[in-house]
Amino acid sequence: MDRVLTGSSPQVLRALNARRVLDHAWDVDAFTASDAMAWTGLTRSTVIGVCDHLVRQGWLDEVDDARAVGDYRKGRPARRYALSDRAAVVVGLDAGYDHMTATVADLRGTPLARSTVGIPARTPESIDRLADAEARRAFARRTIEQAIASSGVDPRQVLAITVGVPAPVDDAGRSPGHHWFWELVNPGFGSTLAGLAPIVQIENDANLLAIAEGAVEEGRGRGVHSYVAMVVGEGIGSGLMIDGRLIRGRRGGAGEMRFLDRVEGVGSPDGLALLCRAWAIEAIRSGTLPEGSLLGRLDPDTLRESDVEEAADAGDAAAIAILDRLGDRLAVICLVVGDLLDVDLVIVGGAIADALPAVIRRARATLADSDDPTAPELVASRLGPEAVGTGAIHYALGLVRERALDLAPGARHVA
Amino acid sequence: MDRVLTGSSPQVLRALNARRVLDHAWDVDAFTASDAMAWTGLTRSTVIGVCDHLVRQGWLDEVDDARAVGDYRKGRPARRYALSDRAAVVVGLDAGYDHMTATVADLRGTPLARSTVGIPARTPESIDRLADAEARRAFARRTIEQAIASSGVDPRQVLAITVGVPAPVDDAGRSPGHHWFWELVNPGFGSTLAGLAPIVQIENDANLLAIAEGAVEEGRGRGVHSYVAMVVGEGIGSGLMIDGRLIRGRRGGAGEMRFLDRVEGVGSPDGLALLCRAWAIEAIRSGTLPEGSLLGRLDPDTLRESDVEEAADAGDAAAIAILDRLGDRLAVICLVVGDLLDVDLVIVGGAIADALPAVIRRARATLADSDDPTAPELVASRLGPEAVGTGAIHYALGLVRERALDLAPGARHVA
DNA sequence: CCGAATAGATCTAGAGCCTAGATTTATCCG
DNA sequence: CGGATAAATCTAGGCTCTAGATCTATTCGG
Repeated sequence: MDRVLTGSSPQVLRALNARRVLDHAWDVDAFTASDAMAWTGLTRSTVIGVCDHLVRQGWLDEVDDARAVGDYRKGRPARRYALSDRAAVVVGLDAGYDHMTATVADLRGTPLARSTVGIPARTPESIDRLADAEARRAFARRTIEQAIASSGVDPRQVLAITVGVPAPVDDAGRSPGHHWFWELVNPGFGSTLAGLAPIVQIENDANLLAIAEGAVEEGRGRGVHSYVAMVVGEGIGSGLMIDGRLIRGRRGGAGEMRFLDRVEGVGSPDGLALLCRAWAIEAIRSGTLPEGSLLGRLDPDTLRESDVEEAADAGDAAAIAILDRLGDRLAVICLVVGDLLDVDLVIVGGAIADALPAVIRRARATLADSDDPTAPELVASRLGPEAVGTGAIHYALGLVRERALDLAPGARHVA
Repeated sequence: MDRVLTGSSPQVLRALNARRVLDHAWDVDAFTASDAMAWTGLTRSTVIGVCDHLVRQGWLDEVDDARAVGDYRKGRPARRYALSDRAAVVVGLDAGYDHMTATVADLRGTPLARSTVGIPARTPESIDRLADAEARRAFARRTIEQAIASSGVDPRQVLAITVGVPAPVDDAGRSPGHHWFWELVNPGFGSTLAGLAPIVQIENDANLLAIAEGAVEEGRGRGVHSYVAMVVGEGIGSGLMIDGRLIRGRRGGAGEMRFLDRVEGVGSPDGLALLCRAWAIEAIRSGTLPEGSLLGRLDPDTLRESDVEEAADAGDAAAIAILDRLGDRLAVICLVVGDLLDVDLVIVGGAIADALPAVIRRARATLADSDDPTAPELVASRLGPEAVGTGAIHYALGLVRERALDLAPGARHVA
């Protein structure tokens, strides 16, 4: 911060080493100079110089728990450093169709505050393009500002904001304009939020689910490097994490599932929650259900997916048939995507993961029985409704981590 | 080379700058210190130091055509440097099912020598796993050694060898063992070739086609960053270049096309050349062809794809119908892959690009007529039979370019 | 043919960053 | 309280970079 370098200069080396140390600092609770020496191969003098540098910049804190931890027995106790997790924060905004949730989290990803607003529903008929876009941008900004306020951090400490939307998003943060829904849910948040943080990024919600799942997996042992995260509910979207990185495609449309209308045994890109209801209603109205059918007693107008699952649990044959059909459908989708992309694992989130676990069980069984040696494993997301927000946080943290040294973390005004 | 560094040291900076300069040197014919200053933002003194360094290592030559080129008008003429393209070479081996072709190329990718051998055909019945594997490894080594010998370069100048095989290949260069064909065509070349070059890499042939097409496109203007390269002949394989990088998947199986048996209007992963012959034979044997049909006159036992195309060109209705069917099939494949991966462009190589251009024309027309706003463009590869070899060369060059400074190029023994 | 004008090459300090090794400091242990 | 031990600090020296002065090769106009 104190000096801006033209091109490359002697200080570049220092910056490089600082980067290496800081990056490792993210993965541990605290560390000593000896740890950093092992990480980097640098001399103790150098490492200490680098750490001092990072402390001065606000990235590291010197934590004096050398004796408290009890990690050592003999010799002079080592100074210990730790990522200054309260020095800066990031914000993740889950900007869904009918609600928005902003989460403020520290540099470790621990949520500090959360704020939610509901949004009036819109249909292609009731939409007012410009007004609704403007309203949505205002909702987003207000939700984020509320979350920041209730977290109690200085707004200047926000280094990055990530917004998750249910639409494909290209490198510049835009969604294709030829679709009313995409245009509605991604009305160009960039300019509205630009003032709130040095980094603002829009991202597809399924991609964020993929990132969230990856972060969780990494937490428990080794990360999986190729998997697909599917958001299955009213529609189907997917985030493709292949070879350890997210596949976006030309216009951010990678993972779109329209092609399912050409797959045998699928035939449409509809979401399984939608189909579950549609098939149940069809069965009820067909009048072919047997006398005491549980499914038959449901009201077609207020019926929900979970009602069908309950009926099936209670042994209703027609409900079981619907879930079986949905399970087979999901299995076929997994096989197709798994084959083309050679992934290990498909993680399903969205409405279906919560409301229709039996569908996922059924699809798992079908996959296990298949003779395909490369059939992927299928699991339900365990992240629940905060999944997209969590992914947004982790994505934002990744952005901060990448460019950490360009972003001095706040002016270190201790509260 | 003269000193091995422990961890990071002051010399790291020099290495970093050398890397930057050298990397740019690859993209230009020759350059002056002023050019390098613009690239790197370094001082003239520093740049000249770096260039001297690279000349001493053998990567650059000082070319004294300052006045010959006529690039300047006034002032002291600048010293000019150029990548020493003859200082080192790479080898690409196209290791197909029934033949192998090795190509030796200089650091610019210009072919210097080529050597081909035919390989006895094998079927699941006639195969002798161990003996055939050993024979194939020997063929590969011999073909490469022949090509190097006929190129006249010192074998120690070979910095990298890439082998392209018609099978999925994982990070370690292995193909899944559960398939006789894959096991046959990739019998583990790594250990056999390890002595011939410091870098040896096995890669899938469709991936190499993708790299070759990318290198060609980059040559003529800006490179496309998301496209699919398909090798269509007896089977269909594809190389997925998305967001500027090759998608491999867990076991290197990304781009496999077995899932096509689940796509409506396709139904099998068979190659279009195979189907073309099969359908033609079926038509001939069905006895339903009209009296003077050109197609009817062909001998089912010796018929080739190009015969069908010729018949269609001459107006034969049955032949035209076959090509139309093939074209529709190809269009559907493009739509499915294009949708899931959001690619701009599908490039088709293999037997079909040469023998059945009408199929590609027909598929192009179908795609253009489709109401899909994201339908990819379809083009035939123009690289011909050397495509895989060219891709192998470019892949090897990429590897050399990445690790250039770890590989001093030869001992500079001028011929 | 000669002397500006021009632009690249070289030279000279000086500063930053790193290493290696000697010295000092903080702590445990008997 | 005096080793033993491991971390921190200090010192000297080397490498690489920058900035700016000086030198050199060439064109061009008179």
